[in-house]
Amino acid sequence: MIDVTAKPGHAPVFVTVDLVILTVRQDVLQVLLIERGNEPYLGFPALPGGHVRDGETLDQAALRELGEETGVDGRSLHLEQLRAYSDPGRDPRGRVITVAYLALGPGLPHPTAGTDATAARWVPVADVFDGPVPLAFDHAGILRDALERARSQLEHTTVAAAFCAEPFTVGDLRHIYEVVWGMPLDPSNFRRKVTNADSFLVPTGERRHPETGRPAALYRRGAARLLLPPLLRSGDVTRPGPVVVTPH
Amino acid sequence: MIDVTAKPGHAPVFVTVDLVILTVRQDVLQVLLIERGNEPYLGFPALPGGHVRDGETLDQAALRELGEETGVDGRSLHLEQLRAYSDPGRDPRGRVITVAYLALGPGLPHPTAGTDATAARWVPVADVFDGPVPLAFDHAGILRDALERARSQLEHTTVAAAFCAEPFTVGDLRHIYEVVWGMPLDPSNFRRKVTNADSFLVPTGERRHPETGRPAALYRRGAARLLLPPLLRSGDVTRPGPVVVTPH
DNA sequence: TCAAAAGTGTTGGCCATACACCCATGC
DNA sequence: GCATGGGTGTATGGCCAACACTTTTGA
Repeated sequence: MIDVTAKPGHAPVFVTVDLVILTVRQDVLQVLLIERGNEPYLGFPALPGGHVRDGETLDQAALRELGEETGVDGRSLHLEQLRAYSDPGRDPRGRVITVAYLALGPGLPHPTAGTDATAARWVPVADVFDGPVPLAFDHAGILRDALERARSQLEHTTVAAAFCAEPFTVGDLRHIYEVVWGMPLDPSNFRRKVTNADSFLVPTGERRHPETGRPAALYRRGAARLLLPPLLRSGDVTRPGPVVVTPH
Repeated sequence: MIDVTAKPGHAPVFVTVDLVILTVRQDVLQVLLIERGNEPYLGFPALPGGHVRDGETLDQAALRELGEETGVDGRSLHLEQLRAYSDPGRDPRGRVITVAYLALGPGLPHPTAGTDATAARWVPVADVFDGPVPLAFDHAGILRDALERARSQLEHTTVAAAFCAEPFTVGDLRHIYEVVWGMPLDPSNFRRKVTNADSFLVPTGERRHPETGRPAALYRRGAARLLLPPLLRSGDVTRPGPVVVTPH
């Protein structure tokens, strides 16, 4: 049963899932990192993740790891497959292929450490790349790809609302875009776009009273997953092209 | 070395790559299918693919399989990772996770059968779904995802040129869009867009003389990978949302 | 001269940006 | 009143679909 084609050179491999869990806290985009409790890369920061179990799909494994690492179930956040990473040398212990997932959620509580981790914490993404300690394995590249995916998804889909705890205001939502894209947006034009988009926001009828200023209407996430028309980053944003396989 | 974490429930799995190779021949979008020469699904049509070898990345495995199945090296066509498919029941022989790749190329020669295949042939994609014999494994779903990815990529990237053998005319390129999207496009507006896009087309200075009509300028692929501004499918195209993991 | 395809010009409408301005509230 | 953010109105400019029109060839 397990011996699909037991030819030499076709050895079975280990498959893991790794999670890039993003949130916006304190006006900064943050990623959940663990500190590795085992060799290799002992003590290094890394993305949470783990092995796929026998009867499990990759999606199920990602959901399970998410719960184990953060204590949050997948219902309240957005989870999608990013891509597979397969460099033969990416794990010094042997052949391990990983499938990365991108998770987006509202400001989550401080996580409890999982089994494989001695510590789990939120880290501003800017600090990850500028910091003194690099990420374990090829996780820096995975994080980079995940960030670009997230930024791009804000343009064409309604996932930004996944960053907001319900109910939320248009200002909350705009704040997400501004933090993730790293640029200010025109409040009035932003409002027009997101309120005109079909089934993006459903008004609750309630209002939130800020410390000072006019109260803002509250909304919940609508059924739409796609944002039509798209909300494009204006100006000279350098977008990466598609990830293409180039021979040699 | 191979025993990364030899816990029960973490058995190693087999990993394969499957290729969705698309081309436009005789005014129709076609996909390269093999006929399976082994159980399971013996005699059924299937996507070409095979096991990842020990020292190989997934990209390298996809390129190798591409050569083995079609005799074409990857230099002249576009190849990109699609996503991983991991349903535990997708292969009755055991646990096999596959990573699908999307390949786009100009009208390729009739392929020579590979090792695992008793026959390989081009099949119009419309016939695949309407035909009497379904694809093996979960390949119908993979093909569906690949088609949507290809159609979407035409909007935002320059991959359409990968369908054209060089040199090609603006009319050739427009024909690709019309076949893949299944809708006619305005020739004059199309021309304006693709010739205005930076580094999409580089004129050769030559002209091609059709059987009848005015000769058309010839072009080669430019360096641009991204199409700015995008060339959007107009009208009421129903686009699928992002593939999201939903718990339960 | 006709058919066919390449290629150009023009126009009207839509949409996005920029920005002025009003609204509602706490202090 | 005033500061602060929410929310509305509007005009200018750019882009795009639609389509009329010209060009260049083979037959």
